[in-house]
Amino acid sequence: MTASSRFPVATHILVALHWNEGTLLSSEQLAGTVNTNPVVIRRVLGKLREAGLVTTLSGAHGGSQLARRPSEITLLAVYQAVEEASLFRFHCPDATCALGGVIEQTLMPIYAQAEEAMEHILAGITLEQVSQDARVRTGLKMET
Amino acid sequence: MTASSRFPVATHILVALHWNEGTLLSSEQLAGTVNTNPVVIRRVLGKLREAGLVTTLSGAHGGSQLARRPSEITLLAVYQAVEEASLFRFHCPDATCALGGVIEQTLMPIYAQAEEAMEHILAGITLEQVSQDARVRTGLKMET
DNA sequence: GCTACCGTAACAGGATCAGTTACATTAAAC
DNA sequence: GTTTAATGTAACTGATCCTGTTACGGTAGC
Repeated sequence: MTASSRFPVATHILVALHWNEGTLLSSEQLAGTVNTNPVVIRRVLGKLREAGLVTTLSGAHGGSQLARRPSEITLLAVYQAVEEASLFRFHCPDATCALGGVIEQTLMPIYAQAEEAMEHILAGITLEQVSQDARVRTGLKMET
Repeated sequence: MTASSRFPVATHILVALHWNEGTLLSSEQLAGTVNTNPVVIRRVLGKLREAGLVTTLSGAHGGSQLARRPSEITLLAVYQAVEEASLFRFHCPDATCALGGVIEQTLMPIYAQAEEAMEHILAGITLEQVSQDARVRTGLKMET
C-alpha cells in the first residue's frame, strides 16, 4: 500500500498559509518550507483550489491564501481534496466460480466501513488544531 | 493512494480454503477462482504462511490449508500479513524552517490514530463471518 | 524414479509519483 | 504600455511498486 505524499504536503501548505494570514504566499515560498519544487506545490494548490480551500491570485506579486477559516477546514476535506483513489482495491475474480462471483460484494461493505472509520478521525480534526499543535511544538523546540 | 490487491486476494484465498476444509488446495486451483497466475497465489500464500494463517505441504498432491480456525482469524491479521507499508506517507520538509521542523511530529499521531481506527474495524471481523456472508450470497444468487 | 506439487528468482509491462524544464498567460507596479 | 513576477499546464525523466509470466531447482507421495 503506497500512499502519495500529497496529503502531508497539502496539510503543510495550509498550515503555512494560516501562519501567514493576511499575506499571499507564492508557490516558491511554499516550496521552500515543504522542501520541494514549486510546480509540485502548484499541483497540490490546484486541487485545494478546486475543493474551495484556498484562493489564488495570478500575476506579479500573486500567491495563495486560505479561502475559509482554519476552524472550518477539516483534515478529511484536505484528504479528499488531494487523494482521489480508494484505500482498498479489488482483484478480478473468476465470476463463474461460486466464491468468485460473490467475494466482491462481501468485501465491499467491509472496506467501506474501514475507510469510513479512518475518515471519521480525519473529520474530527481541524486545520486550526493542527496549526495550534505545530505552533506549540515550535515553542517547545525553542526552549531546548 | 494506490493499494495493492493482495489483501482482497488473500481474503479470497482464505475463504476458498475454508470452503474446502479437509482437503489441500493447490496454487493452481486457487489461481482458478481468484483468476490470476499460480505464482501470484504462491507469493500471497507465502506471506500468509509467515503469519501463521496457513500451512503448506510440498510435493505431489500437496497444497495449502488453514492453520487456524476461521473464527480465530481476523481480517486485521490478514491485512497485516500481506500489506507491509503504512497507510500514510510523509514528505521531507525543510527542517531549518520553524514549521518544517515540527509538522511531521504533529501529523504522526494523527495518522496513527486514523490508521488505528481503520484497523479496529478489520480486527472486529473474522474469516468465519466473511465466509458465512459469502455463502449466504451464493445462495441468494442461486434463487434468481 | 516419475509425477505433481512447491518456492523463488528473474524479467517485462503498466501505473503512479516526484522532480524538473519550458512556455504561454496574467495582473500588479512602474 | 512595458516590465516584472507570479501563475497554470504540458511534457519528459527516473524511481518505485505491482502484476503477470517463464523458468528452474527442490520435495514428497505413488
